[in-house]
Amino acid sequence: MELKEAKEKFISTWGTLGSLWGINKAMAQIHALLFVSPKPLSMEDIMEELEISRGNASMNLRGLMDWGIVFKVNVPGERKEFFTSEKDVTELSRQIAKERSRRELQPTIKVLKEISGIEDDGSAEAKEFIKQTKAMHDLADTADTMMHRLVNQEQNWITKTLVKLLK
Amino acid sequence: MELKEAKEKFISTWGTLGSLWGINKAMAQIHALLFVSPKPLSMEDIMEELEISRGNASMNLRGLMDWGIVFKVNVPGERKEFFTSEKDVTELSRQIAKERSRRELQPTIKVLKEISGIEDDGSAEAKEFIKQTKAMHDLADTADTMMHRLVNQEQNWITKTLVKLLK
DNA sequence: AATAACTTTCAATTTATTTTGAAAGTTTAA
DNA sequence: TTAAACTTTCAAAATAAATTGAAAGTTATT
Repeated sequence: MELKEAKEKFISTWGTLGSLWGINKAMAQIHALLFVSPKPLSMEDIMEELEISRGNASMNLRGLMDWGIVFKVNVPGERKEFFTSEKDVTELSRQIAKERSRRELQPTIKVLKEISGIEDDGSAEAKEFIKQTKAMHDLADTADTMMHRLVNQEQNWITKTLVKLLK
Repeated sequence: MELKEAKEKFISTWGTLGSLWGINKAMAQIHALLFVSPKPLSMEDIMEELEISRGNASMNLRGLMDWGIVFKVNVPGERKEFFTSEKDVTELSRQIAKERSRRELQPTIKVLKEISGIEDDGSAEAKEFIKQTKAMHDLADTADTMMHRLVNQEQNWITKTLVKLLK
């Protein structure tokens, strides 16, 4: 296998895998392309390489910037904008963990807290509902705490600790 | 808020959240319903409560059984099949982690290993590609190892250790 | 062995998501 | 200030995914 083929494989694998962290195909592919590109790319470059429309490229680049994993860079002497991605996988995971917590986990925790607080009328239905939604709330809360530790400064010690424990 | 309202809220929240672990709305809603139900439900019950068709119920129940988080139970004296879900959130997370590793992480790791092994022709393109895909491979591998520890027997000590570290 | 009770399958339909492309908007350079 | 270079927006079109419902399949009962 040579570079071109490997690159295509990476981009398409990443594309279909986008669902793993809740983004669409084009978005994941743009990210993949930038992730392995040694220098920033213009929108033109991206459109061409991935064979997607201008509108598609524009919207998904914006989406990636909202996730905080793709950035605009200014290339001196160039009129148009260039884009590059977060290159450090540790920082990338942190950013994704942070965003998923904010977008998905935290709203869910809020709902779970609210609904598990209904009054127990003594019925089997209510008892089971309260018990199960409370258990789910605790789980989500623990998961969120773990994610936050990863996201914040403690990254170093926790990673090291985990690696020690797990290796 | 009373039980009925809370239950509806739980089911719909879980439904829209299904994407978090890669399943569709109906599937997540069936799971939610069974998760808070004190006793097993028939396909009829599920169809009625969620207002979905027989075919939909049938296919998604099968999907949930493939995930290993919903089971058929035999209710004595009843002709039809009844269903129940994994009730323990710890076991539920384990099962989901196990399946996601098998379905998504492992195939990805395989591709990453393969493509990061291309020959370095000395170009900046190739150098960056190899460096970045290798970093991604290492990350995915560490994540997979962590998931496996969770899935297997070590569950207890690692959970306890984490809780101690994180609380 | 026939029938009733129940479940699965799958082509057709509906619904949801993604993509396009061209008009509108913005920025830079002359 | 004008015009060219470039980017964003968004309604319409294309594509993909989920859902239905009825026929086919299966299993249990008499």
